[in-house]
Amino acid sequence: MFPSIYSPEDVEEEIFRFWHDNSIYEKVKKKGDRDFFFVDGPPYTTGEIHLGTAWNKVLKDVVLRYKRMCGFRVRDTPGWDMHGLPIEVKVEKELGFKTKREIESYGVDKFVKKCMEFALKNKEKMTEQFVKLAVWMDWNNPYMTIKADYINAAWWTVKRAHERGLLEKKLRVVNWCPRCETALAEAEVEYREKEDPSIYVKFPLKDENSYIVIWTTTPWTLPANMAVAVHPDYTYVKAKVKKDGEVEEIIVAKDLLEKVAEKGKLKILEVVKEFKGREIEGLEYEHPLKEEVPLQNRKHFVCLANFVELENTGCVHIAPGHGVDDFYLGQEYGLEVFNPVNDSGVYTEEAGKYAGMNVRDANSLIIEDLKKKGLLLCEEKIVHRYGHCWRCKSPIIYRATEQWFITISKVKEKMVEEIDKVWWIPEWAGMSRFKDWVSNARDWCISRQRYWGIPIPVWICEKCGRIKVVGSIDELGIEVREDLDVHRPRVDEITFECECGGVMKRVPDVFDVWFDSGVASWATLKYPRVKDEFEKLWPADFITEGHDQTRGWFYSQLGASIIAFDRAPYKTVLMHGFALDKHGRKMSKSLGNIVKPEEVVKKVGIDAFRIYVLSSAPWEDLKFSMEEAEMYKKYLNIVWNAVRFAYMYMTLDKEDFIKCSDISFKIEDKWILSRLENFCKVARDALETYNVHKTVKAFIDFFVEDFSRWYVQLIRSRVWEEKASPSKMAAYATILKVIDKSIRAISPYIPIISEWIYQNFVKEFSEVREKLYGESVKESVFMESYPEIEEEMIDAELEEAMRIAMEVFEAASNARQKAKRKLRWPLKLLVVEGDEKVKKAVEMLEEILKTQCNVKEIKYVEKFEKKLKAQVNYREAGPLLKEKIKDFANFVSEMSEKEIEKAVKTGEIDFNGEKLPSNLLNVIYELPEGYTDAEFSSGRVYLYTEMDEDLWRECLAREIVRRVQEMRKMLDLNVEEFIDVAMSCKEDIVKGWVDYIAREVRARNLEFEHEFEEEEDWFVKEWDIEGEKIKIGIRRCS
RNA sequence: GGGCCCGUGGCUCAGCCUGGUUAGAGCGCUCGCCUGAUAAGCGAGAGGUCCGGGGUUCAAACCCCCGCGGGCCCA
Repeated sequence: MFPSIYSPEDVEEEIFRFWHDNSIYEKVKKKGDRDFFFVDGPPYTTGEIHLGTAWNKVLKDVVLRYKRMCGFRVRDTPGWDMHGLPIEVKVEKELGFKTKREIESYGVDKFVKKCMEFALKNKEKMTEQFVKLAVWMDWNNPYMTIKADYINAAWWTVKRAHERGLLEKKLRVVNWCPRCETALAEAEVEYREKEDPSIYVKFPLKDENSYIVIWTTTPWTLPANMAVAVHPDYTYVKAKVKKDGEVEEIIVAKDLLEKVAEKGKLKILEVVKEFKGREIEGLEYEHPLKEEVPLQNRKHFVCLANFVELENTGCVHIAPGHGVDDFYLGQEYGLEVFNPVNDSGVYTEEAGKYAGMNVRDANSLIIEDLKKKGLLLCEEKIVHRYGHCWRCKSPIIYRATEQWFITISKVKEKMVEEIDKVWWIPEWAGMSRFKDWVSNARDWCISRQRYWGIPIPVWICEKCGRIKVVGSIDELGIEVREDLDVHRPRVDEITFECECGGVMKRVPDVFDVWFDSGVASWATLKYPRVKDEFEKLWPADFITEGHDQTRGWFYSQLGASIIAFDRAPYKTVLMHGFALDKHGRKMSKSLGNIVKPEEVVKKVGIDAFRIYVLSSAPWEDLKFSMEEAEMYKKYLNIVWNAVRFAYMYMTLDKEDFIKCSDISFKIEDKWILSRLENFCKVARDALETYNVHKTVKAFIDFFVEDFSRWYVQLIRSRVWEEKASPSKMAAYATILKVIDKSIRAISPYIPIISEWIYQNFVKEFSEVREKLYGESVKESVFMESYPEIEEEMIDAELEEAMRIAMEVFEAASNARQKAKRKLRWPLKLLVVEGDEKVKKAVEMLEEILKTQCNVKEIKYVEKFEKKLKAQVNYREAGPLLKEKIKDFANFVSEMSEKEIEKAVKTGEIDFNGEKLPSNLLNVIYELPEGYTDAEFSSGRVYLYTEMDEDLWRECLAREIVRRVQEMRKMLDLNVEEFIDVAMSCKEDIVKGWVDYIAREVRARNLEFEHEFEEEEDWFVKEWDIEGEKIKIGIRRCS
């Protein structure tokens, strides 16, 4: 059965059941003789997929389905990123915790267990959502970052880093989340707008009443100030200024003096001195808060730094404990890394007066103190982009702490080198964007002071400080099992005896989750515990993720892989865009513009959703629009209807079709078969080059435009033929091949409807398929191979001719519309004007054109005879000819066509011997009586629209036929059923066409001038046919 | 402040690399057609400062420079 209405929901249900009941995926997986190693970028187990994740997986699915059909044995393990802060934060919320201490007292073991449950539960939920998008991956055997084998791989990698001297414990300024009490990687910081104080502070110099002025948005870092930096090459000034009667001297950058004065409401009295920044290196100043922070009673001086910019004051406050640049500058000058702030962002005793205060709360107090001391020049508010913990959204602080680092700086060059060896789609994703990121990358801080993560496998001797890096779980004396739990706090309990006799304890940190996912390409293969798969498959043939992963997974994988193997872990990277709302804004809860994938699927179906998200270039952001998605449902509906049309006739004639031996292809068959090959070619090229979107447009063009809207129209009369004619069989054979092959080519995109059509249409004609094309059907379309291109079927000349014919038809329709001649009405003549190609098209496709345009005759001319008429172009001629204009007008009105033509050709008019430019004429082409014209891209058509009586009778006959057909439908009559027809009009008006009417409507009796009586059992309707009221009655023949 | 990408009818996009007829589609809109795919299908028409400003060129949506707006990433 072929349902008359395309219902995605029903089709989905049927196909999902079919796939499931027959283990199709499992069977498909067994095929293939070459390996294709795909690594899934593991989504974080948040519990719900969004449009972007859905798009991401669909993109992957298309590629994988294609590769499978090309004969690859595809490694399609999905992955899950399950550790880390977001889950900790969620669980903390659930438990109502706010600090790490609450976790500790609750019990780390219980907490970690909750995190694990949470992650596993979410994994299940999300898996279901992906499955519902018809994404075929090995859902029963995913890789998970929490599994022992995975952790084993991560440990092994760290040990590699250690062995190569790339693992270091260093004091560094890191992004620190005071709420989560942990270091954050660059990748875990998100920047957003925040309001902060913006203050200009005077630092007292040794000289009386003189100051160097700095600007900062973080007053809380002032207690840790150790220096002021200026740019060596900028020009600075010492200026005498007056404020509230007081005179003092300040040092700022020369070009910024006026602005600073304005901010501080200072009057500039004079510039005392002008000098380069380098001249004041070492200049000493007093710490502005030395009374409040006693430890600051020490020497402070001016340093030189190139990162200083000509902004604000040109002098930068340096706190090596609270800024990355500051830290490195401090190293250069031997400054102490003073960090009087603890893990939760509270000042320590070292901060003197401020001890015990939260740093953010201290801002206002510090400003107050500065004001009291007369050191505050100006206080404002500023809204700027500031880093926030992307997990808990708290503003981060910069803080110097001891952390474990992978020293990317030592392998950066190699990383950049490896980027060149990868195939990036688009090219700029790797060559410009990723390279830029990698070359600016700093050492990678991989330690986190948290609980739910891969424990860092480093043990340190409490006595001698010796370090032991554990490279595998069996080094702990534990055997790796599927269900082995290698998390905190269990691992913390393990100790080793040191050579010195001391006890080695594990550092309490866990890994940055980016390190987890960084090792995915070998951890998914269980390397290093299992070796053979790794040796066979690695590195990955293909990965694809969104452009945010430039700094994320593309990077963490490359970094980890360089450490482990000195080469890139992937060969091909497709970078895709973001799913935005239809206005191009990010989807976010606060904007309330989130569109859920399941909403879309519910509305348009899985296939339409898939083909929609696949229709635009992957690397462009996708501005999601429901209307667009709905359009694709409409297209699929046309696909459905086209197949159904074919199905209806072909099943009716199935026996004949199976037996048939006599097939004669017609020109339109050859044409659509040529188009088919071209479509398959585009599809294959697009998939090979990962320009996956290009297939979509090509498919719509081919299947909807060419096949459904044109070819099916052309062959209608052929399929209506009663007997199994060779021409009808050719049409069937053509249709079968077109649907079969094109559906296979598009099946990776719209797997469900494709499978349905394969099962219900292609399989229906399996015998013919085998006989004609020598291909036996498979259990599923996905066990077929991807269509090969049959070059010999391509006929470019024919395609060109048909393209012109289609245009001619359009132009003729246009002309009809202008002349108000319905397509149903036959017309006498259509003249087509154009070049050689047009001539050829008309010759080749005359029959098609005649039928489609509904004209009795079609004629090609190189040049259609038109009457030329000229009028005076008064705007041009007036000023030139002045009073002679009247004579000229008379002259023009009497110009012959030949003269006009000559004037146009030569550009000159011979006006009584005078040479005038031809632009004084407006030349008008006048069509001969009875013609209407319309143009197409390479020519013009002239439609003869005059009707004679005979033609008009034919038109009316057709009108009547249509009405009767409509009435038959109202009565729900069977197509084969015979009827009696009676009409109120005279037979005269359709004279000569009575038999035609009777045949068309299957009428036994046809009666004219009938008077309808109430009691008769006629089904009667009164119609207005071209201004004439005609009653028509029909009834079933008894 | 830096890097990369995007900016074309009301909407979504093609064209740009490799400059050259009248800038193309689809959706929407208006008008119409078809009626043996029919709770479908098809056509035509209207609608454009090709983000703005410079430059190169005989010629710029396209190449170059400077801006503006949006997105992602960084500082």
